[in-house]
Amino acid sequence: MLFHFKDQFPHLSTYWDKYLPHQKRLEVPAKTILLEEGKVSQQYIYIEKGCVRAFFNNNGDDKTLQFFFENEGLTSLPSFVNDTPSDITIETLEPSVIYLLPKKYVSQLMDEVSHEPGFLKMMLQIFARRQMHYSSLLISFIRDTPEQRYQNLLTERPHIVQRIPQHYIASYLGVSTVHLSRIKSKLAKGKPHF
Amino acid sequence: MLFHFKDQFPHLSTYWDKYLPHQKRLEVPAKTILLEEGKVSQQYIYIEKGCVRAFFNNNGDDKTLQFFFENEGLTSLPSFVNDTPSDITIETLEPSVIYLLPKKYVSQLMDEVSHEPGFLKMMLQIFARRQMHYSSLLISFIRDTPEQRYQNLLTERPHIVQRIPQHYIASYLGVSTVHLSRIKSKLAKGKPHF
DNA sequence: TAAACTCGATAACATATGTTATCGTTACGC
DNA sequence: GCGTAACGATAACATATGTTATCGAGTTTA
Repeated sequence: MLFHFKDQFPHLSTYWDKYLPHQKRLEVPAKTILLEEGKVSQQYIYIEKGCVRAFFNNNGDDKTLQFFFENEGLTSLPSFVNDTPSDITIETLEPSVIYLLPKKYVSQLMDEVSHEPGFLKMMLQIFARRQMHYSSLLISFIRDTPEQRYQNLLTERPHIVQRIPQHYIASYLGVSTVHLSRIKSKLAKGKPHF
Repeated sequence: MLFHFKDQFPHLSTYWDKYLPHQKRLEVPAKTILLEEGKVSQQYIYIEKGCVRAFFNNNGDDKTLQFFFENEGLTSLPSFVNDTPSDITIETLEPSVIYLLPKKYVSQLMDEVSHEPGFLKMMLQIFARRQMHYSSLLISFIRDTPEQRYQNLLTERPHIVQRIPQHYIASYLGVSTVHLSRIKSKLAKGKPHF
């Protein structure tokens, strides 16, 4: 959060600089849990290297909601803001380098910076974008078949398909691994690439 | 928007009062289009009596996103804010009494009221709530079967099931009318009510 | 290197859901 | 009142998707 804002709103950078030293740097292997479903989010997560996924567990099988990569920040917003148990788990998919900023510093920073004229407009932008993201995802779920969603992923976010193991992709698309395999082989037949 | 805010933030009511006279009152029959897909949203819609639905068209069949009832306000936010063509259609489902407030007054009101200390916090609340709504809808689509979603609707928003014709409910749940009928008869078998 | 594990493909079968068509009921315009 | 359209139930069939099991190729670990 704080971190990409720094690029977008350089005039507020003195605030960011003041708090960056409070971050904790971590090098972790793949499959490390950064936030566990049911616990309260205590820090904001920033990814320097590697990637993570956010998912929730439903009767033993994972449902992946989102992937995050280098230079992205995340947390469970409702848990972080309201001190409620998180409904999602966040785990690394590759060996990663991440930074954690404890919640109390985030709050302090928010309080300080909220007096800045640009800040609230910025927050609105963030929220509007986030809403767009969720609503377009929702619309895609309602409107498109899994095959279309997979093709969208291929054209619009190919780095995900290249980098993420396929069964996580299936979980993200909302289909079984078997069915994603079928989709792929069907597409391969229709469009030979030689 | 403006209208429920008036209840929640009475200290800002002088602002609302100033702009309410600019609304246009309309009595319309059922199936009246209030905003058409592809056109730019020009006014904010408030429902005094009746109900409407927001939907988009996909190859001839409707996909309903949301229902709105008395004392609720709506518009296509992206279209309204960015002057872009709306991706949804808004139409009445019953004979309705609605109020329209042209966009220019909404903008003026926003500008005036944005200096109020409470305003931006209020906007953040609104957006956070909206995001929760979208994300929980999305999670429900990912996690639950149509049957579970229908039961959720029955328990959490029974007024919708009672009031809205069933084929719109099917469109809202993302299933065919036939399948919703099957779901209902299956539930009726499991739980006889005599 | 052997064993264990991860990942992905595929087949066979089961279930969920869509499509089309038909029918009966109700509501509504004329 | 009559004709028509809207609404919903149901059947028959087609397609999409899930489940389970098996196989094989890499990778990691001891």
